[in-house]
Amino acid sequence: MRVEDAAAVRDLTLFRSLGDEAFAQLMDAAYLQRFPPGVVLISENERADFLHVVVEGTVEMFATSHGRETTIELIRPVGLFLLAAVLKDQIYLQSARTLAKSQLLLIPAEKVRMAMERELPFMRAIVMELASDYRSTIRDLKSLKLRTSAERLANWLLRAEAEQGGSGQIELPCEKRTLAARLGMTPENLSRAFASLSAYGVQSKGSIVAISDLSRLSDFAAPDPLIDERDPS
Amino acid sequence: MRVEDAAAVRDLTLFRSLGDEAFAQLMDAAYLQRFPPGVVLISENERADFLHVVVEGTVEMFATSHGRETTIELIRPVGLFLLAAVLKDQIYLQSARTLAKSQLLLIPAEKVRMAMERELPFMRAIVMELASDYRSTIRDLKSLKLRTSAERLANWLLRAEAEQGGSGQIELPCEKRTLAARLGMTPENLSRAFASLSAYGVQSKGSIVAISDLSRLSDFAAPDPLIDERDPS
DNA sequence: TGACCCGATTGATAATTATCAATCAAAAGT
DNA sequence: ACTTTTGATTGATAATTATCAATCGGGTCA
Repeated sequence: MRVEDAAAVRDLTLFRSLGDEAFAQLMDAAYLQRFPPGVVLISENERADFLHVVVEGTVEMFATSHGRETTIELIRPVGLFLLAAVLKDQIYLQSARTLAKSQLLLIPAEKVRMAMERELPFMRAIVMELASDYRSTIRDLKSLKLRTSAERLANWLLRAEAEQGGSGQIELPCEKRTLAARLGMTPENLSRAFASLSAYGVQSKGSIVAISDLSRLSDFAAPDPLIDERDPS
Repeated sequence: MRVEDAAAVRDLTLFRSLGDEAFAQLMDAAYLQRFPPGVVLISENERADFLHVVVEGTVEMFATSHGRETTIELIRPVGLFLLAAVLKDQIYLQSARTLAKSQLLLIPAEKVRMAMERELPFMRAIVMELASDYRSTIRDLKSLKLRTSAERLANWLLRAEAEQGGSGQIELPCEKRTLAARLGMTPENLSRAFASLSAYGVQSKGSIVAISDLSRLSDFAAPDPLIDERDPS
């Protein structure tokens, strides 16, 4: 692992709560692995063996049922996934696949649970992490139930624009069909949603999206802090 | 509070983790209140002041955005809500209203956080509770994204039937329009979904639903353990 | 460079779901 | 018991979203 990546992992809210020694113990037990794009890392229904940390690349969390598939979330560096399943020692509800060449840190579930028992600040950080994840999922649920697909896309674009520096340009983090599934629609529908947003100054060319007039798009999107904003702190 | 209700609260997984003294301290600081039906207990966007425990009655968690409204969850005795917002000391993402004459225990947020700091088993129980809530919300999200409305209803019915004792009869826990919102559809659409399920042996009369042939309904519903089953333990 | 492949887009159509309006039925209050 | 109210149902229609098929276009690779 590159030094800066290791530092980024250490700097995760979750791991900042750990003392140096406890952190080192976790890392000693962990496996650093590289994967090409398109590798299924986890299949739902498997037992939770490892907490996963995305050090580099992109991981798609997805779920299937009776032949249908949807994207739940995208995990980018430095982010973790499968914490809830690891803690409850249960099967995964989601599958995971790499979307790009990726580097992952796999921490044995048992070690995570042991560290939690031994280090109170770590357990406290886990509480905060889980509460955040829960609230973030509730926001997703609200977006799905209260908005049309074009509105979901518009608000996703506004948030991505802000997170990517506010230049009015967005680089999509994945293929459009994955974004479509993430937002709860078909690829065709996403294409048409983009087309309809051109009336509000949205132009999409390949993986680059340009927003010419933020306030015009915002008027249409009607962003709601209780759906679109991340929790503070 | 009736003696048996008090015992039921004490018996919640979350509170079983507390010692008698710590539990008593929480209860001393808590308020027991009765509410008629239709009272809004919490409005989203308010600061999280109390952890709420439903001792009696029914509470609907709902969310609104720009004039639209949907139901997120129903809380029945003995259940709690708003834990994540309380722990993160953030605003609520959901509103809450009573659907029936209800009795609630309001525990000051600050006391909950203090108890968590002082009692390790309580914090551990909170971790498990949050992980469960998160996973349960992921299940909901999958159901919404992977199923049609009739399928969601069919699977909801199968689960309700099992939880209510497996008699083939279900008593709806709320008005149909609330169930409709819970399942992510309009009341009219729910009516039609019920009508279409009559082909699989579902008869609905008022708040009673009868399923004449579980396996036939199950064939249509295609229940998926990773969506419909509660976490074990 | 050119053939090929895969994802994106577009068009046509179908399925699903929502909306609006009009009863209908059942529960609540007088 | 009788209004009165409110929620449920049904019908007609519209909007939204999905599906299927065809084409387009950018990127890859020999």
